[in-house]
Amino acid sequence: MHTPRQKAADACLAAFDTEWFKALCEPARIEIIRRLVLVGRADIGDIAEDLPQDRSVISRHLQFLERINIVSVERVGRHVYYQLNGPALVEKLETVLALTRPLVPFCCPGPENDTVAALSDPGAMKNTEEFPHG
Amino acid sequence: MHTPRQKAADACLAAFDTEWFKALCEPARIEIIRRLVLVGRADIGDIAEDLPQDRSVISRHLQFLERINIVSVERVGRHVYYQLNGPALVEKLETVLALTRPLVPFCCPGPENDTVAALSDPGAMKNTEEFPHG
DNA sequence: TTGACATGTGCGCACATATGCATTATATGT
DNA sequence: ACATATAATGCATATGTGCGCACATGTCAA
Repeated sequence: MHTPRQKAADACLAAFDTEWFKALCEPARIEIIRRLVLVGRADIGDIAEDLPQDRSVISRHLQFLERINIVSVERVGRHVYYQLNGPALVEKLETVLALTRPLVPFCCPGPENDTVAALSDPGAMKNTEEFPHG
Repeated sequence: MHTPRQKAADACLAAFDTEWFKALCEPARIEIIRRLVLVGRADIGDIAEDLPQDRSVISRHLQFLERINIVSVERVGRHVYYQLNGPALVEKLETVLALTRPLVPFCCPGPENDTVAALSDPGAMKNTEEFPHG
């Protein structure tokens, strides 16, 4: 059996891609992204230029960001140019948002929200008194 | 001096709140969120019921999520009821998305995008050939 | 081929954190 | 007061990971 609530709960796993969030929870990686926005496109040496970390560390961060599809890479000669994949970033955020919106009606307890009818009934969402209070 | 590109770069720091992303990069916490959607509202004991972790671990995760404003808490007697803060979650995602969209035009290298005029000129974004290439 | 340059990788260290157990704190009920 | 129930906290530990160093890999220019 799959109630709307159960479907919504399972949607959490699709919405919250932990690997993707992990990529954005590290200040060093955000700094790299910031520099990419600043210069548009650059090789690892230039990106690591004004950053405190070692080149190899920046290289690994960029590999991670590329694997998650947050930056794109282009190898030319001995240089490896990285670039922020803005469209993919926006698209991913839009997907997460689209998957998260349907969760809101289920934040409140009670079985009323398990029916699709409750989704269009604002009055069904203000029940915080009669449920548990064991 | 503050070029549009520099402003966009600085917007990264506002858009990508690493603490908030950290909250969502842990599978155990996503599982907790999933259970909250499933039951709507519950105390720690019920939330931890079918989860492999110890109650104390679940308690700490919930404290973290509450500090980041992803869940809301209500203490009644000796019970502590948690609930997903769906509206806050959606609002945060909308904010991140709104701050991220303006970054897209700056993903491409070159100074053309440093002028506001470039934002409304689609033709200015297809320069990937004449910039570095050592 | 040789040397210089840009990047990738193996390894170890230091620190963060997720986890479980034991204990304590707070509230409830008899 | 006492026992019980629920949650929070202190502590130890295992795992994860950011980091730098040394070295390997690969490329370009002589």
